[in-house]
Amino acid sequence: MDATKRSRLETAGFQVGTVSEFLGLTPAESALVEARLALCYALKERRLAQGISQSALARRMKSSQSRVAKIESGDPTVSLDLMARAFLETGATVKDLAAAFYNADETK
Amino acid sequence: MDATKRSRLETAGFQVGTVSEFLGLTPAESALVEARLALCYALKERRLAQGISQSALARRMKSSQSRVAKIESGDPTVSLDLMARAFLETGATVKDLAAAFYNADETK
DNA sequence: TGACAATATGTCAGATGTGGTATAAACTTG
DNA sequence: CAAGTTTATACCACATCTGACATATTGTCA
Repeated sequence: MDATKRSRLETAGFQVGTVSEFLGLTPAESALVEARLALCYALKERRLAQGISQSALARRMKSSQSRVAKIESGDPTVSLDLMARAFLETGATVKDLAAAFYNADETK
Repeated sequence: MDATKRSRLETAGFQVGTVSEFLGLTPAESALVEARLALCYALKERRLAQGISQSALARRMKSSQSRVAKIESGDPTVSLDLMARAFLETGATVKDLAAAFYNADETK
């Protein structure tokens, strides 16, 4: 959320906290959510950059199209392991993984 | 000797060729192993720097000492999720996570 | 518009991961 | 050395994740 929108809402009487606060997440928990999001975005970016479909990626990693869709949408039934596997399966290196996390958005 | 013990020994420094070659891992698989190792080392470093025991960390993250031991030893029954949670529970940020991966050892 | 490809959503049996417990081994420290 | 602490290993009931499948929705293009 950008500062402009936030202050507009707040002057209108809404107390706008962070998503983490709203969901009652601990710092560690929200950091994990942040990391997961960063990773699934980075994955989708890489896949699209390679011009391949979810089905194609699924085949590569011996999974299914539906699971890849869930991975990219940050579905809670998807583990960080599977996200990382998918990401690395696109040819990404561990350094690419590091970069994905490094660029994680902090404005929550 | 099963594959589990073998990989534990090897990641502990007893490798002859590369671990990946010996175990017949794909690039993506070995990258994941690399990432897992980097993370569990970084975790142990952080915990020791804070001077707390495995039990103390376990309490913090609502797990058990035995599980923390497995996390730090890179036990295959431990998910990347749990490793990341433990790491973040030491107060680490997502950027610290990125750094842990960025510094992953490449001599494999 | 219709046909086709891509993506999303729901479900579930089987696979994998988890906390707890027990206990052994490895350190500390007196 | 013994007593206490920390860490490692083994096991298992229960929880969570996964691939596969079915099906719906969305996007594309002629």
